[in-house]
Amino acid sequence: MQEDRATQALAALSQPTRLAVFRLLVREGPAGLPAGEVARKLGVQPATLSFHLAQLERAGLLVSKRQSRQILYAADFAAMRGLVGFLLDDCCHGRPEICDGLTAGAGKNKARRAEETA
Amino acid sequence: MQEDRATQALAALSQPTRLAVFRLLVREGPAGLPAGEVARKLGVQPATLSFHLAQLERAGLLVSKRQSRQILYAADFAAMRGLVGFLLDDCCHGRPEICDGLTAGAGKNKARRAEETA
DNA sequence: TTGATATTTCAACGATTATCAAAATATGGA
DNA sequence: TCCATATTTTGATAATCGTTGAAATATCAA
Repeated sequence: MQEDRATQALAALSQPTRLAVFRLLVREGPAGLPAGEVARKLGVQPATLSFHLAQLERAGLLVSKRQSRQILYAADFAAMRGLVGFLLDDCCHGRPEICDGLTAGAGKNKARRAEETA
Repeated sequence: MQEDRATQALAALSQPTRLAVFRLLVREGPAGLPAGEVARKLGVQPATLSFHLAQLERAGLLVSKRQSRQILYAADFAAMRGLVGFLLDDCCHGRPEICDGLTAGAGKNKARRAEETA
């Protein structure tokens, strides 16, 4: 991940609707959701959502795949990994105790959710 | 971390100069740097940098402390932790194998970079 | 083909943003 | 006090952004 790629990704995420879209698709997993369902779930007009989906895809955070009449959008987890890594690169000049736990919150509800569905 | 706080933080990071400032201060660690030195290191005019530092601080990503004539700015690592956690919250509905590696080894990115280019 | 569904593109508007020069504020030292 | 240093604030300008309705494109089914 290079600086301008990271800036693009962050700019894409720095808007409430797009942030909600991305987090929804992160939660949804690699299968993704059709654009229309994202619009319905978030209460956004199709034209507006299309604009935001395009921005997120252009920023490399989403991938899309047409399936019949619908277009499925899914989060690009590799890109997410790259972005987080870029932000924390060379964190604290090799003093890991300062950064430890920086990412401990990721998927913090995994355990609870696993219990619920068990 | 709530949605509008996260949006603010991402908006603050979504600008090349501010992203460079933040990453510089992440590398620098909790001691931080005086505004003037940040400006010199990044080749940004003091007035412009002051504007960006204020935005980053208002977004909760930096903390500042006056020390004699200088004002020291440092990354707020707790905020960073919160932001990353928010982005990855409920990642993949409890299927951790999808998100695995998303956050592993912050600050030890030489290995990850090797993976990326592989 | 015709019609219905799903999504995108277009055009236009108001709002926000980054940048710089110049002036203002705050601190420390002579 | 007066002066130099460090940083911020102000005012102005040009560029970008988010939203919407309307029109366009793509797909499927009858």
